[in-house]
Amino acid sequence: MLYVRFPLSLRNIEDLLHERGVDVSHETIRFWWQKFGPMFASEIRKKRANRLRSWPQWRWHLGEMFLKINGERHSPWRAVDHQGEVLESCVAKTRDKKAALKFPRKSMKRHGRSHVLVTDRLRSCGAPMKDIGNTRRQETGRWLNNRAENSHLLFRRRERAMQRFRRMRSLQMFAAVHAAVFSHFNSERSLTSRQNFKLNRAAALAEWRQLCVA
DNA sequence: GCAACGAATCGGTGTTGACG
DNA sequence: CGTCAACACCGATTCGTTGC
Repeated sequence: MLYVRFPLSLRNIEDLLHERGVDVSHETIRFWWQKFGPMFASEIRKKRANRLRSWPQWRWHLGEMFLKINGERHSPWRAVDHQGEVLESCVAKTRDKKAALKFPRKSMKRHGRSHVLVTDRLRSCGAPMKDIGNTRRQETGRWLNNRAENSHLLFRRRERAMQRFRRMRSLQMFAAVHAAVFSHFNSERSLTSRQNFKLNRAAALAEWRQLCVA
């Protein structure tokens, strides 16, 4: 949780745990998050999907960003719902039609169809939407897509802390796990009262601990 | 003595394979 | 399952040289 949720390095966490009397090495931290992260993520996603299936009025924000791995450019995609919660993220190698097509399909399959899809004005976004039969429901706009772009910020900060991602595989995995864990813990922090926020946080933590036990 | 600028070095990252 | 030592890599910093 520490590694995925906060922009800390593996060695930072080693020291943090040491302070609390847990003696493990940073390689072990890495092993842990790579092994258990995806498990937690899929559990969280499952629960969210069940909870929200009854309310299909979704507005999705779709966005992508760039980053480099060993000098090569990659473009992670990310889908954010109308509340700013991250639904899904995946990494594509190129910024073309095929990539833009694969991603929404995958997310839809997992979360059900959305009513409105908000993207940026990329041309490669328009073509695939036609293929899915989504033309009517796609909205593009200069400022409409802020939700998705904002969630990139966290990713950037993370990338900075760990001084870039090394491998495609770990980036992909981190993106998926980070999305699930983050949205699990951050539910509209600024929009609800302090008291409500505390209740939500306690609930999220309790649920997390339940997952740990399981 | 000073400024400019490229080369070398340092500090910190995730990753890897040998090993127990 | 976990540690250890080593690795490649990168940005920031320091060093060394050059020109004036």
